[in-house]
Amino acid sequence: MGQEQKIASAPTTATDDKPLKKSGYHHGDLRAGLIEATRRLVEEKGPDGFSVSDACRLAGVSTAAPYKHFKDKTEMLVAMVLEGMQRHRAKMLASLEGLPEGSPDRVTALGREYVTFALEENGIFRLKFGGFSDRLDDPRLQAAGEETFGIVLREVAACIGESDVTPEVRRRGFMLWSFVHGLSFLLLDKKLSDMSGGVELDNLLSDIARRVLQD
Amino acid sequence: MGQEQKIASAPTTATDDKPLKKSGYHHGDLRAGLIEATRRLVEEKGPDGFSVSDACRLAGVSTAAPYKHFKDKTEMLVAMVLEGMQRHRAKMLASLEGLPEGSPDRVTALGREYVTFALEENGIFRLKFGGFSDRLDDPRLQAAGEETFGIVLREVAACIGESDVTPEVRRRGFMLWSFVHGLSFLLLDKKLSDMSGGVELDNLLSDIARRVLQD
DNA sequence: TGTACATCAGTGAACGCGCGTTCACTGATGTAC
DNA sequence: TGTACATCAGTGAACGCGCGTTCACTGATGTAC
Repeated sequence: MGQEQKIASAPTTATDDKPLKKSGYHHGDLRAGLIEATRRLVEEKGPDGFSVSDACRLAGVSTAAPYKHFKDKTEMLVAMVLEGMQRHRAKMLASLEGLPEGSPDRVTALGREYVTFALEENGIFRLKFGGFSDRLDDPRLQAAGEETFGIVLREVAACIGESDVTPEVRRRGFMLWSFVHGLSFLLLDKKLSDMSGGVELDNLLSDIARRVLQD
Repeated sequence: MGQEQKIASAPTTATDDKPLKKSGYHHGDLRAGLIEATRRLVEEKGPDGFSVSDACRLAGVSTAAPYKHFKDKTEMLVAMVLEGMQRHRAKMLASLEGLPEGSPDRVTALGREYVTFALEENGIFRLKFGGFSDRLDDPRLQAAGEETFGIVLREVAACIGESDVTPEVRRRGFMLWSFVHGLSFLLLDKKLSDMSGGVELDNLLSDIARRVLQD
């Protein structure tokens, strides 16, 4: 609360993480700066508490500046969610590394990554699934979602001994998705107060994977 | 769209479903009328699209009228959600009638009722679980939720042969809740386009109940 | 049954606010010569 | 290397809008006599 830290402006320091131009007038990469501001604000205030004005304040630019980079507010949100989904997919793929092909542990790992992302990137998760998707129905978002689901389907197929994505594979995959999706929401809403730490979560995830993947 | 039908005003007809006073000045039961208007609008425009002004327009009263019945906007929403949850609970209990005690069919029936409610009362569901609960954190809502979950736990206990709500019962109940909760969201978001009609849904629900309740 | 009156559910106008977006502009930048 | 210039990312002021809420008020109602 109180004074917010401006994002990626740092007009006096020439050396920074990202190469930013020195000027205070030109931002350097305002598009990325606004996406990051959007992400933080949606995280902090929720999808409905977000405003373009707030994002401008946080990024340290005038309220007209975003319209040089985005058509409107919705496009800012879509850009932010897309960027988040790409990170999500990368983390899911990374979680599979080192785990043997066809092992249910791979499915569990994907589930854990899903729940973790929902909890850590709360804002993106709610934006994508909290009923704002009507206004955010961008084909790129849909495509990104299907691609991510494809990762799960491949693992499910391997686990139940199918070489292809059969209807049964889709069915099992959808069961698993439903489960981790609901689990994410319930954890976010603090409906499982007595679930402490990651051990119980792992336990629950592998138990469900076992039950859904068996016979 | 276009001209909205005013709710429960009908100043000329004396005979109506609910006994309303004849006057156009006094509403009769404005509290109920506003709750109904709130419900319809949240349904139609989503939780974030709802405004007190809209509800007043729909109920056919001035924008100051609600403040004779509700402290503020949040209290209107809470009242509406509470009323919806009571209906939800009643429907869940009704769905159990005629099914033999201890049968997994009872769990399946509760699950179907959960999903059906989420789809039919979309607005309430999203309000309660879409990330607005921070602003809606009313103890009465929490209590109502726990009571409903209690219904499920009782059935789960009967199915797995426990006479009490043990930690294992809670664990299985929570798995089931996660599943139907996620399923509801995914169906709402149209993530399962190829799932047609109620037959497939029943199938999925009983399959999951079987998997979660077994050994 | 008829009248006086307290009650309080409704009115309608107004408020201050923050929003999304637009506009003509300005000044830093990179490039052609 | 130095200069002229086109580009376009930013400014800052303004707009119209609908919002939630307050205010003094009004008039229909139910009740006491």
